[in-house]
Order: sequence, then structure tokens, then C-alpha cells
Amino acid sequence: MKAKITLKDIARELEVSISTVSKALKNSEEISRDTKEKVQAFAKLYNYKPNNIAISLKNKRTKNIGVVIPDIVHHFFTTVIRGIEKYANARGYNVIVCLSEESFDKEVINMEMLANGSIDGFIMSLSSETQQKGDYNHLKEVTEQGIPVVLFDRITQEVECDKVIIDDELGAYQATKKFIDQGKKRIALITTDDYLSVSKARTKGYRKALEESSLGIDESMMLKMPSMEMDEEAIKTFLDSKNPDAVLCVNEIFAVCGMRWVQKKGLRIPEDIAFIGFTDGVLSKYANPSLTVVAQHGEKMGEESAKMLIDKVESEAEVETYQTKILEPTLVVRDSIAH
Amino acid sequence: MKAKITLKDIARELEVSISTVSKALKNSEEISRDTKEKVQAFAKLYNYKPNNIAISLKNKRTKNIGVVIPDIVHHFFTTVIRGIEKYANARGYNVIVCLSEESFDKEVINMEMLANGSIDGFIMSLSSETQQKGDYNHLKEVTEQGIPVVLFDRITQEVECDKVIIDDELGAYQATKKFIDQGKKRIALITTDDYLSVSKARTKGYRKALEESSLGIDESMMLKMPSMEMDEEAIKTFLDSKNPDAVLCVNEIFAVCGMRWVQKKGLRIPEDIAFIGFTDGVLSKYANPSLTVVAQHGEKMGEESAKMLIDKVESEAEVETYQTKILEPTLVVRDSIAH
DNA sequence: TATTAACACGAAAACGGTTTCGTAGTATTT
DNA sequence: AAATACTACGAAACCGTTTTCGTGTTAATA
Repeated sequence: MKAKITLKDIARELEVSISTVSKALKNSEEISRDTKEKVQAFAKLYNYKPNNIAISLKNKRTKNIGVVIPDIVHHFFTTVIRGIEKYANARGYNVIVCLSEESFDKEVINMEMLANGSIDGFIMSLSSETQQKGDYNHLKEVTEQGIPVVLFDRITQEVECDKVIIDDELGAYQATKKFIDQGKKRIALITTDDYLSVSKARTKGYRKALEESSLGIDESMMLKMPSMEMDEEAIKTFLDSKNPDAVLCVNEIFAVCGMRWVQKKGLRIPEDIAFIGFTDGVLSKYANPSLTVVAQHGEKMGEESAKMLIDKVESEAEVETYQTKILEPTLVVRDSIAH
Repeated sequence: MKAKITLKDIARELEVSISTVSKALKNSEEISRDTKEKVQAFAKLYNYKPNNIAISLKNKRTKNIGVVIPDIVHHFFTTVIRGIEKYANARGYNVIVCLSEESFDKEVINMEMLANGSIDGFIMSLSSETQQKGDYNHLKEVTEQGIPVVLFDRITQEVECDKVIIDDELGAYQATKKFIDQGKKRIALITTDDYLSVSKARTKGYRKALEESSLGIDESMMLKMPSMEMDEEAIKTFLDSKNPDAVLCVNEIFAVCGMRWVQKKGLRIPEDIAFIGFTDGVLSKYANPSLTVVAQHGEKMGEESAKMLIDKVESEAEVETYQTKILEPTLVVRDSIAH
């Protein structure tokens, strides 16, 4: 086992000072050609690499960014992380991932853990519990300490920071409009409770499209699932009783379950009943029939978030101005609707 | 913006030395009751939290573990990360995630980036390119430096370190045996090229089961996909020409594609043709019919890996003894086979 | 009363770098 | 020859902790 070599080691071997070594390795003008060559050669030979921790301590920059998300076993978040990681890596940053598992307490603990010097900034999506409680003090504390935060997807207006979202309302609006244009009359919505900012926005878009049409809104055509846990029975009962000819679901899973059930009953998709979901994951792609979805462009979202964060981290100016970036969703048309 | 308070700040305010503050906060016996109370009260008031970076530099322990995986948009890896994160967090560690994206170079770069003090150890799964090249010098260098490494799932025998795998051979063997017991005669295998350690093991299990049976092996019943990219045509052609009555696939996607195709041709699943895949992901669960799979217990695998790594990191002893933990796979029976 | 022990605290080194500033020695200018 | 300007390097501070060791003060002991 050969331990890592330090500046001090090089200095001792070469009988120069630590400062000289440091400067020589940085190709400083201050150091003579001879000395530089000697030091650099030695460093290369012994594979010297500066210690990140020491540099972090000195610079007060860790080149780490903390990502706090509710769940990682979830296609959307996973693509966001990929976007973050790719972008951050390209700019020399590492990504520390923490999972809140939809718990307020875990979210708080994770942030506190990271806020003590481990990271230069946060990228996060709120846990459902946090959104329910409406308690954002942990976020406010962090921003007050001058640590930049970027919120994505599940955001709140109560914290002043940069934000990246997709226009969920628009996505739902377009999807619903698509149904209307295709002559669907009984358009249902399967969503979760309103505490999730995204569900709320999607419901709004759905309502808006119906209001604008001649169809109008029928409250009973909306099924609100109390939690994000799957409850197949609720969906089946709902579909059986309301008999929709089109269903908009706020995720893939609700949609796939719905499709499976109506197929079992002998209905044809999309002729008798059409489906559109949210999130362009594997499920939609390989479902039978393949599912039309409102794609959220998670990777793009991750990139944007990382860009906003790193720009802020690296900007000297203490700009107290925040922006919200709204990405446009895309309808990915597959076989679960007519086309 | 209120900046973080340091020991020095407290010392100045309270007119004591830094050492006294440090000791007082640690409840040292050396410090008088009075002083301790004073310091602790002040620290609490100003919400003092020690700087992680400084502590890391001092202790030469970061409490970070580096996870390097080929891809994060992949259910299996995602569950492993969750397992790692949960376990590591419980023991006070953070997880830095790096993606190799199946590239050898990225794997090397990521490891180098982290190996300079950012982490206490690695948990990783090899990129396909690395397994193809068979070049493991980056791993060897790291272990030689005394940084513990735990390899999971996609491992190699050429590096001496702890390893966690599932018994892929056994999983494939059991799945194939299941087909045989159910009277299937033309049992096909859809796999990827052998360079992936897991594909190799699964193929071996498949062969073993057939060899032990009266059916024997027909090389042409094995389809080797050259890459992990989906090639639907190859699968269709293969299924059409070989006409199997059972198909074992090394992942979910191959299986779901296969199912979709044979259903389109009017075959019944599982009566005419049965399917078993690997990886218990969302796809299997919500496929139509739902897919029987060999579950890999990713979360368990993550936990085990994290446990092995942290135990090693925290053990003072420089034990040069490594273990390989083999987890048992489970057959999750769903509607794609008779039951 | 002189010695020792206990107590409570501070100085300083250490972790591994970066960076400012001072300076000895040489080269250039007047 | 004296004044000035470079060149090339080292000392030391600093980032924020922890920890060892030394020491002044008081209390207990001989």
C-alpha cells in the first residue's frame, strides 16, 4: 500500500519549500524554469494529486452539489439526476444524493447534514410531507446562510430561490384539448390529492381545457387518490361507474392500470377509451398498447437546475434576484390515443 | 444573510481560547461546569455546527462514500442506490453518485476525481466497456492506496476486494428448470454478449438446467444481442424462426418486447409461450400479462455493499482479507407463466 | 510552611493545501 | 560606484477543527 504523496513530501525530497512546490505545480511565473521542471517531473513520477478536502477548506468551495429528492426509484427523478450529474460533472462538480423518502424530517436532517460545509448548493424537489405541512424553514435557513438553492418540479412560492418547473398546467391542458379535439365526450382525470404542487397544476390545466370547451366540468369525473400508493380497486370502481371515453392520468402507473382493466373488460383502446399519462418512462414505452404521455423532460430539467445552481455558486456578485424557468412539456403520441 | 459561526467567533465573543470552546462543546471533563454551560448556551443560541470539511481534513475521514455505476435510469441500479443510501445514511454517511454511462474513460475519471480525499471508499458496478476491455488498473490503483472498494453485480475476479453479487447462474437455472417442469420443450434464451459478467452467469445457469434435463442444448435457441440497446427486429425474427414455447430473457425489456410481439401474432401467454425475465422492476409488474421474473433484490444488495464498505472503512485493522457475498435470487411468479 | 495534586485553561501543532509578503542575490540603470 | 529593479524563493498566515502538552492557580497533603 502506497499512501498518497503531499506537497510536504515533495518539498522534503527536493529540498525546497512547500510554497515553491505549490507554485511550481501551478506553473507560476515566480518560479524558475529549472525548479518547475524538477518539481513537475517529481510530482508526475509519484502521481501527485492535490487533496480535495484541503483545497475545499482553503477555498470554501467544495465543488459538490447536494441533491435532495423524495424518491430515487422513480423514472422521472432518475432522469433529472442524470441531467444534473452530466452537467455538473462537465463543470467539475460532484453530486451528493440524499433521499427524503417523502418525509419532512428526513428532508430536514439531510439538508442540515450537508449544509455544514459539505456542499456549495442544493438542488431539490420537495417531499410530499413537506408540501402538506407547508413548513419551509429548513429551506429558508439555508438560503439565509447564503447557500444557493434551486427547486425543481415540486416547488413552493414561499421560498425565494431559483426554480425550474415544467408547465404542468399547459401539459394537462394540451392533453385534455387533444381528447376534446378527437371528439371524446366523457373525459376523466385520475390524480392525487392537491397538496402536491404538480397535481394541482395538472388538475388546473384539465379544468381549463374543459371550461373552454362546450363540455364543461363534471366534478365527479375526477378521481383523487388520497396517496401516491397504488390503489387498483379505486381505479377500477371509478372507471366502471363513470364510464369515460378518455382518461388523463397524472402518472404512468395509474394509466397502465386503467388500460389493463378496461382491456380486460373488452374495451378497445383508443377507440372506446383513450389514455394519456404523465412522465415518459419505460412503462409508457413498453405498455400494451404503448401509452401517450406528457413528457416532462427530466434530463433537461436536471441540466437547467444544475446550470442555474452552478452559475449562482460561481458568481461573485451577491445578486438577490431569482428566476423561475418554465420548461414546455411535450405530448409524446403513442398508441393509447388515435393518431 | 447570516454567515456560519465558527469556533473562533465563539472564542472571541466569550473571551476564551478556541481549544476551550472546542472542548466545552464536546463536554470535556477538562472544562469547568460554568464555562461549558456558557459556551454551550452561546453555541446553541447562534446555532453553531462544526464545519464538516475541517473535520474531514483533521480526521482524514470524509464520511462520504462514492458510488460509481454505469447508468442511473435503470430500475435495478436505482434500487441498489436506495439500499446504499438508506444504510449509509443511518450510519452517518453521505453518498456521492457518479455515472460512468458504460464508458471506461468516464469510470476512470470519476474514480480519480473522488479518490483524492473526497470519499472514504467506493461501491461500484463495472461499466460494460470496462468489462469488455478487461482493464482494471484504475481499481487496482485505488485499492493499493488503501481505499476500500466493494464491487457489486458487475464484478471481476481480477481485483481483490469485497464483492456482492446475486447468484445469477442459480436464478437462470431455477427459471429454466421451472419451464422444464412445466413441460416446455423449446426453451429459448435472449441475452446480451458474454462480456457482461451477469449475462455470462445467466447463460451458464440456463445451459446447466437444460443439460441436466432430457432436452439438451440447442445453440440456435440462444439469441445474443450485441449491445444493450434494444433491437426489436432481432427479437421478432428470432421468435418467428425458432418458435419457442418458453423464453428466458436476461432483462425485463427483452421479455416485454417479446410478449408484445407474440401476442400480436395471436399466441396466448403462458399457454402457447411463457416468459421469464430478470429484474423485478415496474415493467414486469405492470406488463400485460404481468411478467414472472428472477428478482435481484437490488435494495438488499445495496445495503450489503454499504455495510461491507463501512465496516471496512471503520475497522482500524488493515485486514487483507476479502469476502464475496452471494445473495439468493427469488422467482417472482406472475401471469407470464402457468401457476 | 513547603510540597504535591487537581483543576481549568491556553498555546501550538497538525491535517494539506494557497497566497501574500518579505528578502537575498543578481542584473540593470544612472 | 551607488541606486534601483528583477528574479527566485521561503516564511508565515490562513481555512476550521482536534488534540497534546504545558502552566498558572488553588486546594490538599506532609
